[in-house]
Amino acid sequence: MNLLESYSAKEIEAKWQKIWEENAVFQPEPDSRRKFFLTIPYPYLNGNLHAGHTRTFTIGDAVARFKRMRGYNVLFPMAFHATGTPIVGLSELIANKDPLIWNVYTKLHGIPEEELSSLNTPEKIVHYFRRSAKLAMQSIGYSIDWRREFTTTDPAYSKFIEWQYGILRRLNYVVKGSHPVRWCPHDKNPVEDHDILKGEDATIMDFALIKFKMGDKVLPCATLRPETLFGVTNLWLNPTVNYVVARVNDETWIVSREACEKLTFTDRNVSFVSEISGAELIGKTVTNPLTGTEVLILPADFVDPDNGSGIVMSVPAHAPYDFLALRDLYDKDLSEFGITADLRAIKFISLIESPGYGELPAVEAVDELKVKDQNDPKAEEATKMVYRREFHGGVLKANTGRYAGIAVSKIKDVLLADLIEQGIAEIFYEFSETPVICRCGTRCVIMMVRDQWFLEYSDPEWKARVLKCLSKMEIIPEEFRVEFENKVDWLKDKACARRKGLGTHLPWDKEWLIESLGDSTIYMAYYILAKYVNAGMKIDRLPPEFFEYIFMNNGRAEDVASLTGIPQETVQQIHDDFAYWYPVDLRTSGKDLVANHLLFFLYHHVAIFPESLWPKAIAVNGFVSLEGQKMSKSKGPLLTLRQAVAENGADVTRLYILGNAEYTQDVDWRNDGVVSTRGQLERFYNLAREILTDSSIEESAPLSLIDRWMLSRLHRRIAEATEAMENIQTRRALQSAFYLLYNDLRWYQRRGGKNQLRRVLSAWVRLMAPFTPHVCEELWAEMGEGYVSLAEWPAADAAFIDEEAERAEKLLEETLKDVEEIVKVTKAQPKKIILYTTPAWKRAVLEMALALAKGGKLDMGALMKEAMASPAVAAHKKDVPKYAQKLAKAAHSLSAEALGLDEFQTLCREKEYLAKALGAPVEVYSADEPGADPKGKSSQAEPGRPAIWIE
RNA sequence: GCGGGGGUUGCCAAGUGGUUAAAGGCGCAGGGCUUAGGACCCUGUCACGAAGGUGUUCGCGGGUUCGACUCCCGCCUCCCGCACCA
Repeated sequence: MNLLESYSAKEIEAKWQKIWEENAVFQPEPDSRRKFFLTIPYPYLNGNLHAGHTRTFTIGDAVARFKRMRGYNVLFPMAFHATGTPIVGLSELIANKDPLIWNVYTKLHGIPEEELSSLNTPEKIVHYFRRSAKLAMQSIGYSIDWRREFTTTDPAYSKFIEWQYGILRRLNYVVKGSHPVRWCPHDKNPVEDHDILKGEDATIMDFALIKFKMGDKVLPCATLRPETLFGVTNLWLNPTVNYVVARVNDETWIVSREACEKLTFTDRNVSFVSEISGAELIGKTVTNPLTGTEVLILPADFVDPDNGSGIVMSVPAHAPYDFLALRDLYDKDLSEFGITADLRAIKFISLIESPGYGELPAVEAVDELKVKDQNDPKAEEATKMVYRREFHGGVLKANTGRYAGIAVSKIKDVLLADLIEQGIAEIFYEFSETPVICRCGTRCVIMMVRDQWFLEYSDPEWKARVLKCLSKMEIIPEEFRVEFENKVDWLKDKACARRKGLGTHLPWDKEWLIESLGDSTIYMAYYILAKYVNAGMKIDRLPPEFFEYIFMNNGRAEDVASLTGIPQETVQQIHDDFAYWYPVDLRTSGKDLVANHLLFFLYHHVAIFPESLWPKAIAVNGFVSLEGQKMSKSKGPLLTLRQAVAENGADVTRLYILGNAEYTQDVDWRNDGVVSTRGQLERFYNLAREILTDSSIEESAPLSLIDRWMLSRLHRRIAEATEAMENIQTRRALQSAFYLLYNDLRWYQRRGGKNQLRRVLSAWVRLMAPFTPHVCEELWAEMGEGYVSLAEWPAADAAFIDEEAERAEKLLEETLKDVEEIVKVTKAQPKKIILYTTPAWKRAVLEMALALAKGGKLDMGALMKEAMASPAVAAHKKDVPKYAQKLAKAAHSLSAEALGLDEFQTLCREKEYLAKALGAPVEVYSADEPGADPKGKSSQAEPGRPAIWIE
């Protein structure tokens, strides 16, 4: 016996991690077994692994270990992600000793100051965190094949990415275009979420910029409701605002100064011509470019020069502000603007029919909310109300010509496209809320990035292939399938190249770096190669032909060998390895990657590989919070993997994180919970040790009832745990394999069971091995052959399911509970307990009732008739109706369970146990022949429920 | 706003039409282990109850059903994603 007297995580875990590594236990090669290729998105190297990573990776490791024990040849590799901008940014901040970063990395990530200050280049950061992450993963005992480790900045990986993008280009999936981004004019860079000081919720909205004409000049109006162009009665300008005349492309525009400034960031050529005051323009007329109508320009205070173009088109029938501003002018003297006409003569144009509103929704909304004028804050509320109701329920009226009858919610994109085609409108981007301020304090604008490379994810044919792939995949949990489908639908073209950061250059346009999500899509294939690269394979020449042969089976090994200088047999072997291991059988990931990485993963696979190599399954899991608080890498709280393992041990960390939540629920990491988990694992170890040291166990002794019961429960637990793990439900698996089985064992021991303990333990240790591999390995060394990590997963054998034994134990347990309840309620001190098991006639009636019951109904009359026909039953005709009625009432839940057991014999046999448990002598009679029955209690006996008399 | 997921007994959390007052864990209480124990074992933990019972519960309000935590409708409420960023 080499087991430590008390459980020591440190000793056990270090020992087995060393043994696994030294003996290459998790380094698979192709063989005749079924293969299982499991991957997890590699972590990004801008910090230490934290509890969130721990969860995703531990689920993956548990599945890998489970599948391995199920007889699969399992490949579980890992790599590291370093391309993109954050690491470059981080190195600059560290080099500058940025106080915030300093604090985060010393306090939250636990990096000593001297070490941190040395991380002043991207390369050093990558090196440091790569090492740190690998140590962390080893310290928690992941069964990773480390021969395949790589980093996305490795030269060979770059060749692989170049090859991939070459294909995508050839397939016309990479195209040039422009797109709007949040932009800081000071930094001259796109602004990312974490770089925003204020306005982080602002989104980029696309307005229609409608070009009203005034002679050869254009007065553009920005609107989110282009359909209302049919109902424009006038324009609004703010007389106090400064407007400018500017050349925009080939036209002359009049817009607010602020709008002109914004236009310079778009993809238009803008040059300032002159200033012009709002007052100068008011009173003039412009032409509605769609309807040709002449409308007057009027003054309004609500017009914000910083919103849109600073010119607003007025649709008083449907826009409360427009109605209010117009009404505000009714009795004003506008002669200073040269306006003498009676504005009451302006006729409102109604163009949207919506339920609950009449002709003029804006007027109704203003009345309903009692909005005073255009400066009343309630005007905003009225606007939102009308907009929402018209958007969701509105339909365009006859005066919108060919758009008549179309729902408002469907019209915007169509109409905008039409207007753009006719040269009447353009798109103008605006933040949904202002201001948006960059971390440097500068106000952000929307910049049109030109000549940008895009992955054309909007391509309908490409989408269709992704959807097809999805339809054939297993999505775990299944509820997430619709989420994936929606996101495919929603996905637009994605900019796939950047100017800054680490990464691979676009092979055909070297100014650009491939964006880092775009280089992380089919790298699972690269794991096959990485083993050879790490072993020193020559990589100075890796032309597309090389990858074509390995991954697409195009070409010949000998040609590739001579092209690359790599030995032909190596080329052949890599090729064969790939053919063996691909496709990916399962990718497990945090739910944060659904709408980006996992989607791209599918997109690129279906673009590049034939259908037979498309991924088979994706499993998604939730996050980890700390004591109810959301974790944050940059703000805290943060728990790193190494910290968790150092404080609690690998197995406890694994057990806690796998056992506390399922699927997309979050795990809440709570110290008191972790402490009690440690206690539970110690208990497991102690019990196992006790069993292993118990020399009185006779394994070959004939099976007693309780032995049979124990084996029956064991095989139920095995079946439950197996099914749960097949569905990647670690929590449910642990409930069965750990907690419930433990309770079963307690009952078994309490009932005097012993001889099957070792047999149960053997299964138990194997059931627990995917979850707590170190302690299981330690225990297995005392009881089994080889590594438990490679042992056979226990098989659930239906032959061990023993209904009779389980029923007997259930009867015993319930009888005990009933007696105890009576004792408790009566507060009696029992001197003697008498049990009467059911009379035979009640069993007979129950049997008849079971046969007669249909669809939850039981005909009482029919039952009585049949019962009385039986002489044995008829002998008790006084008592039969009462019992029959009871059965009829419970017709829907009648069960045959109680009939499968000789209750009298069972209770007689357990008399002693009952007496001991209840602290009083127990007598057992059948109600058919009651011995002592002072109060006639025996008449209450029913199948499954003995009558009880306590003296 | 759009899309997705939730609201269960002190806490965490199972549970998709009847075997559910509702698994399991934690916490708490009582008892045992007869030196102690934050170790271990047993029992209890919605309320009431001197015979195994009864009553009231699963966000709120309706509905379907012999029967609903479970199905349908409406409402309230919480969390997540909405991008060019890993």
